[in-house]
Amino acid sequence: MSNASVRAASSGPAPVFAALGDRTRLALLAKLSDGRLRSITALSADVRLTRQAVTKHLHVLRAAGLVSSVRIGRESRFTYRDGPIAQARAYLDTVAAQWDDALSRLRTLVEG
Amino acid sequence: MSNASVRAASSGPAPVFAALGDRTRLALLAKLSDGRLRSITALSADVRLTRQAVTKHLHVLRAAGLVSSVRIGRESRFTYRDGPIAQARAYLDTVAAQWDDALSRLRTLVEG
DNA sequence: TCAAAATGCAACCTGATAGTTGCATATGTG
DNA sequence: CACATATGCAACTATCAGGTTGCATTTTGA
Repeated sequence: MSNASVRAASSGPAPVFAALGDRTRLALLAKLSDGRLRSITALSADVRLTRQAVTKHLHVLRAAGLVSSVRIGRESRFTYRDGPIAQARAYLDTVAAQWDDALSRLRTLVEG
Repeated sequence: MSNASVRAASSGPAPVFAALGDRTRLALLAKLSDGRLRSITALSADVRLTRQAVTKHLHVLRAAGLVSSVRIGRESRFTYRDGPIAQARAYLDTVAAQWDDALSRLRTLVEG
């Protein structure tokens, strides 16, 4: 188990949501979710930010376990990791489920 | 359509995720997702923070459209709103779907 | 070897966040 | 009315986040 995974698991879903709470990072993640590995310059291509800014965002994503990176020659390629997104989805599902239960209880109360 | 909803729709899911990216706010939202209305003091009860700190978090949640509030007498009651959570779930679903597609394409490529 | 490419690292600036304290205001109740 | 309760608002501090610039390091390839 990696360090990032341990931290993510021990501190709950909040850090994952925090990592998702930025336009740029969402865009990076959307690109990477096709499973391909991309270098930092490739990911910085059509973004209006500096390469270093993109690098920082990628490090945030990596700290949250949403991506991982490997060094290949002179470039480091980033790739999508599915785990945290699955966790986040599961969490939102529980919240939505409790809400749905509340709704149906209310409906029963009104109708019955 | 409310102002918060408009802003959330025009700026994408990032602000919603940002609002979710905090332990305290997640806890508040988890409580409220049972559909009941709660006053600020009620929500500040078992939290180790000041009432004002909780108030600020509630305002962040309200700005993201995740909760709404009504003034009843001397207290203002907060309640859960389902819309943004549904949007967030939908967004994560698209990301996960693209990832699944990438996986199955890879599988086909390897097997075929 | 030498130049270009890709990245890493550090300093720095600016604005936002999280939290506090203090006080003012509104409201329910004896 | 007087008092307790609930909230609102403002000021203030400290830390973090996003972004930039500048420079050092590693790697590729002619």
